Amino acid sequence: MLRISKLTDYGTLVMTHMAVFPDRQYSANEIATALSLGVPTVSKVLKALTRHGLVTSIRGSRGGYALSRLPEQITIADIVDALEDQPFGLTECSATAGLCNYEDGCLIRTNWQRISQIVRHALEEVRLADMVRRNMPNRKIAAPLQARAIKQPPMVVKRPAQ
Amino acid sequence: MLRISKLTDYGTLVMTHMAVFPDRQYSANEIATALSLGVPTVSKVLKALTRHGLVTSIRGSRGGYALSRLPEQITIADIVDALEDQPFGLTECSATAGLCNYEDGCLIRTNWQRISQIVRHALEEVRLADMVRRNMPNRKIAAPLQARAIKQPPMVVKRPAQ
DNA sequence: CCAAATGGTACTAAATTGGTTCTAATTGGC
DNA sequence: GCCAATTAGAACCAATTTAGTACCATTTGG
Repeated sequence: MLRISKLTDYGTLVMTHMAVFPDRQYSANEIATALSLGVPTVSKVLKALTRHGLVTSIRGSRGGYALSRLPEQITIADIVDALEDQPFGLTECSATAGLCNYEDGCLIRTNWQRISQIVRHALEEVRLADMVRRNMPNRKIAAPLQARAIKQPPMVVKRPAQ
Repeated sequence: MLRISKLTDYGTLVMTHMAVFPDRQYSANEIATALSLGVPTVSKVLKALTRHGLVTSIRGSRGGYALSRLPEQITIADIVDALEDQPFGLTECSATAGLCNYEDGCLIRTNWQRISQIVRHALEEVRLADMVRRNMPNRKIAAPLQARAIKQPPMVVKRPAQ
């Protein structure tokens, strides 16, 4: 349906939240609380982001996550790549070769690849730094960074001291 | 997963096939045969395309479908709109308003809307006419216009006289 | 009036996704 | 050295979405 998955959506939320204070370290719990999302879900997202090198994890007690790079150096495309498992491409055949009998000389495939390319560039051009450039006052520490709090069960609010 | 649905994919195939001879009238059966797709599936697609005014149907015996407009005047965005039911937008919240508590002043939403906009423009810029501009000889009538014949059960080949 | 088409609805099965759970591994602090 | 906090990873279940099919109604040319 030409949508990113919810997990990817959460990924942009999480990353954006972290980008407000790029040097800080956040625990999964803290982020989940701030964004009104479930802790396991946020954990899952963070694990994937870690595996793809977008965030760095610190294990053990007092552990957490921190951005691996500056917000200027992380794009939406990076996040999408980390959280969508399938290779990028708007159609199956434009993402993966060898699916189709007529592939050679298939104009449609070529065109979809072109379109996918444009889309990809759009995603590559938006950096995390752009996402936090605020137009409204937002000074509170760990303020819910404009999260979408949808269909999530109310959470145990146990705000960690920070 | 940032893909168009298969139905939409089929839609581009069907429309592209029809665009080779924009004045002709095609039956669902004929198109399905030419593209190695199931007849019911192609029918479903054609019905949706009809409902959205992209093709015109002729009912009754000797009926069929024909493009409503010239291939130069039909874009991929048109086809996507006809076959994806949800409103356009890469995230739920960027497509539909009122989902989120923090909506006002949500930078992330704004940014996703911007990204969606870029994607949409990309789809609007590719016209059906671009899809058939061939770079290889393709002169046979009703030649399978570079279809993807994937995971479809073999069909009863009953080529209609045309 | 019959055959060949499209129109519409509804259903079923399969694939995907979302979210949770459980267990293991790591590490700081008492 | 042990306990608590925290991440790692796999597996699992439920819900949603999608794909494809089936069925019946309607239209129309011969």
